[in-house]
Amino acid sequence: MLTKKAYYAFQALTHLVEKYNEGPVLISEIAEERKIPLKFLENILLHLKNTGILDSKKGKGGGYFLKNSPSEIKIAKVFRLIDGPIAMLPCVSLYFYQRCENCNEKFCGLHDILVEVRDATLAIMENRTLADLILRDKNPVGGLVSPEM
Amino acid sequence: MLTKKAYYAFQALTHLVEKYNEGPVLISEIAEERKIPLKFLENILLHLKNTGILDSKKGKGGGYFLKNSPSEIKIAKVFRLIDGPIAMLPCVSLYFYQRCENCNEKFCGLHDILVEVRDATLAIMENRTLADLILRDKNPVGGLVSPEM
DNA sequence: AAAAAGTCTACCGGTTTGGTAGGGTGTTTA
DNA sequence: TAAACACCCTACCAAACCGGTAGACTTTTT
Repeated sequence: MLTKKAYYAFQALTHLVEKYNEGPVLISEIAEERKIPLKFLENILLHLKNTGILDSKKGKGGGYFLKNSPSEIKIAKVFRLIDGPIAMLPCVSLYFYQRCENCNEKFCGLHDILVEVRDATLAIMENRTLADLILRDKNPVGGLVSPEM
Repeated sequence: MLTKKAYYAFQALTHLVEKYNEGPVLISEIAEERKIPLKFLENILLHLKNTGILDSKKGKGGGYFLKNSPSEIKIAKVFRLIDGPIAMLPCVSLYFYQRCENCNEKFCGLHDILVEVRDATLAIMENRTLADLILRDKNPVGGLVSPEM
């Protein structure tokens, strides 16, 4: 499960994507609109800044904003920055790999299954970006093609 | 990430699958061979018994054993019994669903992505069973078909 | 200089995790 | 029938993590 920290991070990023190119956004605005505890959000945004996702401006007219285009930041990256490994065991992780002491990966059935899970998860998370977080109508009244038919 | 409890559970189950139809297996045997703290393992096996995966026999010649055939127990089930939800957010979970307060699922991009992740994960975990945990040779010297070619 | 707004350090209570201790209970066998 | 065997049950515990708070500090703008 995602931690609340990661959940809040994604909410805040969603907000910043919606306001992309509208200049810096106040922490307090995000906190209020997304119902995130202010001081907790401060930590999160600062962390996202220190890891290169966000940038900020102090003083009047300041706030936080995305450093790069939303479509350049993969969901997987954000996830790893906040919550760490995506894989379900260290011996299956690409970015946080650690050998497991008690089992031989070559003959561990669990290892196999969790590698599959990891790959299936990454196939999605590495191909979605912050741009995919924002509102799109999921049930358009008319279809895309031949809406009258 | 899996908790240690779940990891140990899968190790113990793997052991019991290997000894399936050889009668009850001692907790102490599993603990020793799989290097799992004995008293911790007791808890885990008892839990797996109480939830219907395992059965046990007391007294001399006793021990734990699988209640049903290994191929009848899905990996997803064991996972849920020990670690709970497979989904990454409560609002995306099938077995542990909870509405999220701050966002409208219909217009939440994160929700969409995590539903995809859930489905991809379940496609694997619901189609693998305890039988898939045991040793198979992953790199046979000869192929399955026309090994000489 | 004052106000605005992010930055930094520190702390803290509650829950979960990963165990440990020790006696209780049911079964088998000598 | 009693000893040995092996699981069962309750309770406890330390460390880590999670979610959040407090408050002073720095930088920027007006």
